[in-house]
Amino acid sequence: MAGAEVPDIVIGRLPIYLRALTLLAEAGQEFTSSQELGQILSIGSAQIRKDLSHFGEFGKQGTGYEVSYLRDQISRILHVDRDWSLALVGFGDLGQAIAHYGGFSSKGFHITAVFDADPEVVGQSFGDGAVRHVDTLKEVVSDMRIRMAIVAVPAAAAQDVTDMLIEADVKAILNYAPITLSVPSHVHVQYIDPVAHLQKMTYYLA
Amino acid sequence: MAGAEVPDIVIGRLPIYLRALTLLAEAGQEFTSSQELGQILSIGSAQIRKDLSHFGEFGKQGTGYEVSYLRDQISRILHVDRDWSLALVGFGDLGQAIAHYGGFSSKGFHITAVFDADPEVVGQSFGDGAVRHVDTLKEVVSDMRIRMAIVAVPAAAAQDVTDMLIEADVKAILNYAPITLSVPSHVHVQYIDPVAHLQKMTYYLA
DNA sequence: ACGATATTGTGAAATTCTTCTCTGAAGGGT
DNA sequence: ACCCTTCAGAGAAGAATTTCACAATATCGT
Repeated sequence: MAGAEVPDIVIGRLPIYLRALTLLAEAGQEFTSSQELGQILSIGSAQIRKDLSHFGEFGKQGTGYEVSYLRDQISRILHVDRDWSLALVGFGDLGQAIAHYGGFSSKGFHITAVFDADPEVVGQSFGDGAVRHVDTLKEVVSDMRIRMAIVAVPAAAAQDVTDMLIEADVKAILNYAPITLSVPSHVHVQYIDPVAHLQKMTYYLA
Repeated sequence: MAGAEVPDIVIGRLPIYLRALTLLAEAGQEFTSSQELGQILSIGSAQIRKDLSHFGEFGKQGTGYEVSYLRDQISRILHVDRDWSLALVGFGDLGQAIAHYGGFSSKGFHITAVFDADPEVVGQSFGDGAVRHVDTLKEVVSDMRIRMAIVAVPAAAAQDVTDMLIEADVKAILNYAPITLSVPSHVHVQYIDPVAHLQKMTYYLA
């Protein structure tokens, strides 16, 4: 069944599967089934099988899936079997929290360049290097061939920053600013907006 | 068309519409159209009209929507025309960043109780009050009648914390831990997992 | 060796979600 | 007044996604 274009919504579930498989592997479990995975993730087992079938056959009838094999295969499919460099734009409270967060580098995502517009902030150290002025963004990101970025600037500045990133040939943006970014179709954007999540839930709290 | 159950996916878009309308209102614009909103949000205009039609009729043919009226209506639908109290569990790096973040309270979400398991952390002040021990969670959250919570503890502790929250009658959880929570169907959970977003995007960076 | 049980991969069916298209209404210009 | 343009709402059509159901196959115990 491999070959045709895989729906975006399926790609979105692969990291979740990966998470569960990593958990099982750490617990020392050797085999699992679509049913067990479904239970862990509160998802139907048929959906998991269907999703995986887009990429090939990874299981064995009667036995299920070998945990570490399936984990490695999904890692490969997602291209997370290698490390990625990230640019971080915005070193305010949020940006600092992101830079400080250990969860990225443990999964192979390394923040290798940080930018800010505030002269007070430029020059501060953030681990490896120092915060650079946002005016140098295009040159630095291009030269370092960074293809992913995190936007953590105020909403009013987010589109400008995004335009710079695109000029620097960045292809994927994780945006923390509460605004929909306008990007060409070859650039991918993901949004993180905790307030939107909360507002969605209050609907159900009648 | 109001009456039938509104799809969850539609509810999920309302906060986005609200964001755009607030922006337009702040810019002083009085009227807008589904077409303009669609352009701002990179969404089809038909989808916006269809979504809104689940709740009633808010626009005028030929004229479009009155920005502040539609904003108020969506606020009302989402129940964000009032304030909400939140409990925050976990006061590590992430929890502190969340507690410190101004974006919640400016939208009416107030963190009114904070819990942690670490004796070093318990007792620290976080603005209004002090961090409490997680053992007091059930009692405090029940007494304060808090119905929403943010989970910002390590993955290994997240399910336990969640169970306590549910016992305390919390109905909505915003979970930052990279694990799928098991909850009864009357409890709503939203997930924030930046790594999963990045992993999804690397798929496209072949 | 064989029956009982578990579990995948998949075509088909069912459901959900999005987009199209058209009707009717509102407003502006002449 | 009348025409022209704009635009919401909604039914119908189309597309996408999820779920069902089953044949095929692997393992285990006897």
